[in-house]
Amino acid sequence: MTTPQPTGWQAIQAEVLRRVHAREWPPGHIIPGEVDLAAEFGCARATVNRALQALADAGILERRRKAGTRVAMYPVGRAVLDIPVLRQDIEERGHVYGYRLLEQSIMTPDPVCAQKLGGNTTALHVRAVHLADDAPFVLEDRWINLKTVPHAAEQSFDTLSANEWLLHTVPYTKIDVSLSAQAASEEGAATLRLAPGAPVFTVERTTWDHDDPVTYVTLRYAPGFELHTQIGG
Amino acid sequence: MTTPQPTGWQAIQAEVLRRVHAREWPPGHIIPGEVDLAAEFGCARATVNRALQALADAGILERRRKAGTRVAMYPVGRAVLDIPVLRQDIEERGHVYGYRLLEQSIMTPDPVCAQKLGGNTTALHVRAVHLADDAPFVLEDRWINLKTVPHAAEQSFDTLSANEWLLHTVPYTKIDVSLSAQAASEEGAATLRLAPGAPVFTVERTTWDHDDPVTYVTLRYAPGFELHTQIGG
DNA sequence: GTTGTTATTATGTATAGACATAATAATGAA
DNA sequence: TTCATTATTATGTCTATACATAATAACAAC
Repeated sequence: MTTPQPTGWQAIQAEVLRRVHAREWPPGHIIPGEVDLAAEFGCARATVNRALQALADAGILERRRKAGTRVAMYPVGRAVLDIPVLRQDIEERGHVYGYRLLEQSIMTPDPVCAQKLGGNTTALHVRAVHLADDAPFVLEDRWINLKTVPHAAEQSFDTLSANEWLLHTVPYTKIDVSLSAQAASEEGAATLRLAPGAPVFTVERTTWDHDDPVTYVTLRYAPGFELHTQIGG
Repeated sequence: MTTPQPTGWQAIQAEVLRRVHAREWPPGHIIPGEVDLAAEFGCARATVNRALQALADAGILERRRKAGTRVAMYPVGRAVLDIPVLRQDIEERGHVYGYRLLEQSIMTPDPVCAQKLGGNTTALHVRAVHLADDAPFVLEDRWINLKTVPHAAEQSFDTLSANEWLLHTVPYTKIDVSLSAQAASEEGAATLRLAPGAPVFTVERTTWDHDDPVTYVTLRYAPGFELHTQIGG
């Protein structure tokens, strides 16, 4: 046996998953109730509940009170996309992490950023490169809301990245993430060492602490970058 | 009260989350054991367990037997990326869905695809466009492994997209997803109505049924496309 | 000091039983 | 027929208790 057989609620989860995958319970099918399954598997209802709950969290099943549990119509998937700290990300890829601050200044953000930061405010603008084995990996362009994080103004980000400083200093409750493909600007192209107009994988994040915008950051990845993830498995 | 106060285990989750966000329990901090928390909150240990478990699933907490529960060093985030069926995606954006088959033929895949499909095999090659309000939205380039899905050869994908047919017909257990920014090829540019070399948001997926490769698909999105998601909130 | 063995302990999981809740189905009144 | 009311029912959740398990800590032997 290469992988140990799961036991307990995970065994139930595996069996239910098998029936779904084997189309014994096709998409849209209403599966037996918890009591029936508990009887079949010879366990308590709570154990079945745990298993089905987990599958519902994963988007495989849809559960509604009274209506019962059904196999999701489009059991497509819910990819869990881990967004690690850049340093960690680079080191996990087996490279030496490097960091270089390009610019740090207090200024009035342009209208687009101002809107992301929630109206008129002064902001700290930080631009930096994250290096993998001395090659530019990510270009970070960040605005920090000084109304929400006033003490960021006294901080210098020449050795410690704003990324990590914020993470360990400023509370947040919500992050909006947006992924896109964009054409490299003149300036960005130079920093990332590629041709202007070249495709750049871009991640934009807006971070909030409840209703207060904390920071708005654009990460531009070096060419060849791919974000991998998995559904199921 | 705009949002109803959570009760039960969700209330506990909320309170723990508050302490984490408020830095009462900073990253790396070991929080009290389940028995202590249960005593503090006046509930059963199982209820605390449910709450902490959920937070551990979300990547906020790290739990290890005997060692206890600690706040994650990098409470970064785990974005849940829903990958819907294209039709559904387009309709949810408020557009009229359209579909046009470009090509369907049985052929030997090129080396790259052959590798993704697990060695030498014949494959069904399907190319199609998915339209939003008659404008090209996604270019689908798909290879279906005929060794795993032989009856795909008799299927015609001129009205029903391979996407939906596969989803409702062929079982799968695992999907590898890769997101990247790529330059538009001559041909792809023409179909998506953009300049060659323009940045194209690209999603590559390989689908498996256990160890059998089912299909390998490349989705090229029209310019301006953004994939949104949220952490926390 | 190092290694191997044995508590100790916090989480992991299972149990039966109970009540809550939401949504459907059945029933009755207008 | 149509609408409002009231069962009914499957899931949601909590409780208390018990045992399993993994990892640390304490201790013993070498």
